Amino acid sequence: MAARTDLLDFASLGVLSEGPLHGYALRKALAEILGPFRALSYGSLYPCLRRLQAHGWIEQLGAVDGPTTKRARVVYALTGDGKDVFVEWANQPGSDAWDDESFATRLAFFSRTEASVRLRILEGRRSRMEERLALMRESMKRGRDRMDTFLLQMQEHGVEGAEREVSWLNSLILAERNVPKTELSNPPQVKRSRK
Amino acid sequence: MAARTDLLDFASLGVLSEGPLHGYALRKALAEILGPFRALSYGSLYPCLRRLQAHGWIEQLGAVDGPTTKRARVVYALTGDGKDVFVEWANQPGSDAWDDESFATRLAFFSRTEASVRLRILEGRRSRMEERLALMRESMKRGRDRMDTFLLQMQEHGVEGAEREVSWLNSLILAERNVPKTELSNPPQVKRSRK
DNA sequence: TTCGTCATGTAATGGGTTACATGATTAC
DNA sequence: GTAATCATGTAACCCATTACATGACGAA
Repeated sequence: MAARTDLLDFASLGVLSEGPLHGYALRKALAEILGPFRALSYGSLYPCLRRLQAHGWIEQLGAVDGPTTKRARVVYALTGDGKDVFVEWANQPGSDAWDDESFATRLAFFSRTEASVRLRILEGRRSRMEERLALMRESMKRGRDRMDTFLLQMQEHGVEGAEREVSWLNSLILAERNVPKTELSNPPQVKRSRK
Repeated sequence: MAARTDLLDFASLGVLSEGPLHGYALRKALAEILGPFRALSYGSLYPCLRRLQAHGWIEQLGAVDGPTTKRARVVYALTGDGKDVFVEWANQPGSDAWDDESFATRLAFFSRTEASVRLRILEGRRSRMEERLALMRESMKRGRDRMDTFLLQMQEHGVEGAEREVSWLNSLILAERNVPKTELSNPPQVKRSRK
């Protein structure tokens, strides 16, 4: 699966797993993780929160900011179920994990992913990029004569970008293989052993 | 402006300005230009064609492939209006021109854009990327301690990608300045018989 | 004969953005 | 006092993908 919605859901769970937040703050935190530009709108955020609550993955904490504020400032916190769901997702190397958006989201929470799964995802992503590279190169070869300078330049730039990602992935994979002892590289809490 | 739809419309006009095509072939041509992966679906393509026709920018040519095919193979060609609209779009350096998708589409038809406009778009895009770069760097500085290795790595990769685009743009701008005489770098060299 | 590609289209569905509606708090 | 930011939510709209329906043609 890994539809847009799921990604947003899991990213939200991931952020909330570091501590309770209210919607507005969650949005900022997500924006910081996924990149300062490309913020998501409240039109997706609040429905997402409702969805997560309906699943029983988060719960309202009430106004923790004191009684001074009349306007509700609804703070949400992960439930036990929510935590489980997030951990399960973070450690499940589904084939959708190498999709552009999916991969970025997973990477953002990689410190909560087991080392073996991290490696598999990194390698899967590398294959994906290599396939894409092959397609791009073939397409360029086929249409070289038909294309003008700018189109060619654009496509070359694209190829270089993909190559750059592959070598970046290589360095990450290398680093991952050199530290295979730690299950979780950054064990903030969570000392599960689970396989 | 420059919604998704408009971009698709103009890209289609651009492709059709090189000669009449039927829907299926147009889709392939678009895919080749915008990248071999990320094809658009028929669910957007055919409505787009209907839209363009409603505007009077394209017209049906009937089955030019001979009477052998029973199944209609609807060939579309640019009208005079369509040509005008495309040229106008290609030479209009609106502020939306530096958006990610918009910029890519414009670049794909840069040979039909006047040199002065090309330069302005290139420089506008560079500013955009520099702003973005500044935001990313600031965000990284702000959250450095809070972020784990992977998040940091991801954001550094993002920054490097943006830097790469800036230097790529610099080289394009430089090239553009060195050949300021030609209005159109690639004048309608088009080998087609057009109509 | 069956599979892959060519070829055109429609309807349902999903889901994100935009605009709207409301109001508190802080800084100048 | 007023502008900016904080803060929550809903509803309409846009539009792209997906699935479906149909059918020809060439090759294995």
